[in-house]
Amino acid sequence: MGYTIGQVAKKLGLTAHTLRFYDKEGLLPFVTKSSSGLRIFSDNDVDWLVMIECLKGTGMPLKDIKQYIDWFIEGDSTLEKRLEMFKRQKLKIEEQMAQMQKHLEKINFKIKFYTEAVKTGSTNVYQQNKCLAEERERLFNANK
Amino acid sequence: MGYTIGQVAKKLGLTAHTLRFYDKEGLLPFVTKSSSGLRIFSDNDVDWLVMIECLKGTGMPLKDIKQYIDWFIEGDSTLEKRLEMFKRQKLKIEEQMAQMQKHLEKINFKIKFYTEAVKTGSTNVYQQNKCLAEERERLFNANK
DNA sequence: ATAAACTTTAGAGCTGGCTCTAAGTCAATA
DNA sequence: TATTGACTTAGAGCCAGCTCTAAAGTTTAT
Repeated sequence: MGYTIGQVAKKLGLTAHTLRFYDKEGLLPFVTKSSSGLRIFSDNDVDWLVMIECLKGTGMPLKDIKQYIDWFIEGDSTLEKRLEMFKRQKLKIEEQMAQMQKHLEKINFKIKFYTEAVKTGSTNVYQQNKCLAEERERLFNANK
Repeated sequence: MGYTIGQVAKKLGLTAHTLRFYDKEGLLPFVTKSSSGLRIFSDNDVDWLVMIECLKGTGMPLKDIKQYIDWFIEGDSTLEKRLEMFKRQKLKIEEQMAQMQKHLEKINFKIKFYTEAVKTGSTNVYQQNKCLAEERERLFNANK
């Protein structure tokens, strides 16, 4: 009915050091302590950590995550702010995914290129950067 | 027929400081210098930078990018290594995109939750972490 | 009851990736 | 030709996010 810092760390793939660091930074305001001073993580605390990992994983800095937690603590008067935060983050994720797709296309081009090169044992320098040159031209001839 | 560091920086959305830093780190081995010591970026150098930005954007550390460049310089004996590197990176990107999709689902849940909350002016604490609790249970009851 | 394994704190140290400063050189315009 | 703005270097500084240490206290297993 409560987990130790080590148990939680292991399950979430973090270290106990990191969890203490998060606590110190104010990211775990609901974690309680036993009479002898040991942290006790509740299911709710773990849920918060899952959310923190989610936001962190989408590139949100810890201080912005803390802002969200502070708004949460502040109560219902910050509902709009929290909603806006999540909407902004959604847009950011969608941009990231679109960007990632473009990156993937370049990587796929390189895989095709090197697969051919490995087959023949040498590179065709004129094909090499075809996919990159296009982007370079886009950058440099956009508004000449 | 050659760009200054400032021109390239502006086009790629980097600073000249950053480009010099990359040069110092060995990421721009093909950039030449004028007789008076000024860097001259060729189209090919810009292509390299586009590739560097691509790899950086998919989470590859600069030292791994440098490794790729070093293999390139080493020549055709490293073709397989380069191919493997790109294949690994492709897998990494695909994992990241899958992860991002999961993150997005959690964010969407929160947007739904907070949209409702803003409408009614208060939160329904029992719905709040539904999507997180599922993950927590997955983590903690996986192999009990 | 004692050893092993875990936890606590404060605070120092580390890594990656910039970011900036100082002091000076180069290039283009009036 | 003088000023302005962009460029050069070496090296220091900065920030986020950990990561680790030391010395001490707690819990668990035998």
